Amino acid sequence: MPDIRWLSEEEQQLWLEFREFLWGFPSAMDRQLARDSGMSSGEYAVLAAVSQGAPEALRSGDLATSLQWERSRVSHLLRRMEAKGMIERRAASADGRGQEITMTNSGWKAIRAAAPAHVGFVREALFDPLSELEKDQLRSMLGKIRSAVVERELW
Amino acid sequence: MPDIRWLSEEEQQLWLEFREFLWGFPSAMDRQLARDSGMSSGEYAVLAAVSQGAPEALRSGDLATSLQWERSRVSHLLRRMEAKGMIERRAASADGRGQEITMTNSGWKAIRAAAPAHVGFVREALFDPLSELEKDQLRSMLGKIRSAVVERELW
DNA sequence: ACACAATGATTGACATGTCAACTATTTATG
DNA sequence: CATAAATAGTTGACATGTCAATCATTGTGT
Repeated sequence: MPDIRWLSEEEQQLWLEFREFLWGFPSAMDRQLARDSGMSSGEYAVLAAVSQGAPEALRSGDLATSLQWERSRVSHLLRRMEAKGMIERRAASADGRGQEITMTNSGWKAIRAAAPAHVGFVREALFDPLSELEKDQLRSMLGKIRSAVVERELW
Repeated sequence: MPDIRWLSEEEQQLWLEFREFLWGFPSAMDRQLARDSGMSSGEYAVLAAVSQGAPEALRSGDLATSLQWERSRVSHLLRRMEAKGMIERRAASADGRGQEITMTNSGWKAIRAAAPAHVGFVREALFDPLSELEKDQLRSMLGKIRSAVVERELW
């Protein structure tokens, strides 16, 4: 292997920290939601998206797009959430292939009960520790990294 | 709910970007490894850790510590990797409870074959897009966020 | 020594995600 | 219109992770 630019000690260090962070943060978020509200971060994301959406019922595919998830992931999760009574699905009126998602009363209760603690976690974990400047820097860096990955057609 | 500090529009925006990033980047990394080398990021992490370790065989628990993974996660993955012939496990000589992990020839071949493309991905996705200053900033921010989560005993 | 806690690791049940194949509808095209 | 292609979504097989329970070995205190 000729011209591989291997990582320096320092780069290796940052990379490992970064990788641990990518694993550790979502894991912490899941634990917070499970502990305080008995739901997964996926369920929270779906409930939040559906509850904030337009008055018209959300389509399953739109959910996949807005969350940037695979269709089958959405499909599996919605099935489980429907079984738990958090949401309901029905054939879309406009397009016979589509599914419209609506929240049940139980779903509304669940998201309202979970939101305060979860927002608290987000605020204390992400926003409070960073200055305004740092938040801008973070946003910018995430954008740059994301673009680089997109260019490689892996995002 | 009295004094909840909800997120502003802008904060909400950053939070959603952040959350998508936390999901999207590892997913991209997995796709790179699967596509170029037919292995998962977990397998790569294990092979890299074992191959870089001291000459003495690595203990399963040490692997869990250094990767910051749960023991059972390590155990499950090592079982699958042993079945694939990437690594071997044997009872530790010093401590009858421990397991020592060694790489097979096949494991060595796999990591050597996978490393160039994976390092390339890391470099192009993370290091090349960021300036030296930004890398320092990133390291610092990740540390701050991590500390905040650790304080909440969720990390 | 002996009882009992602590440690190292595994296991099983289950939640979640991916990928590829499939069904059903809608759209496009000659 | 007839057929083909595109779109929406589901499904099943399988990889991966969590949690709680379990097992075996090692350490500790008296």
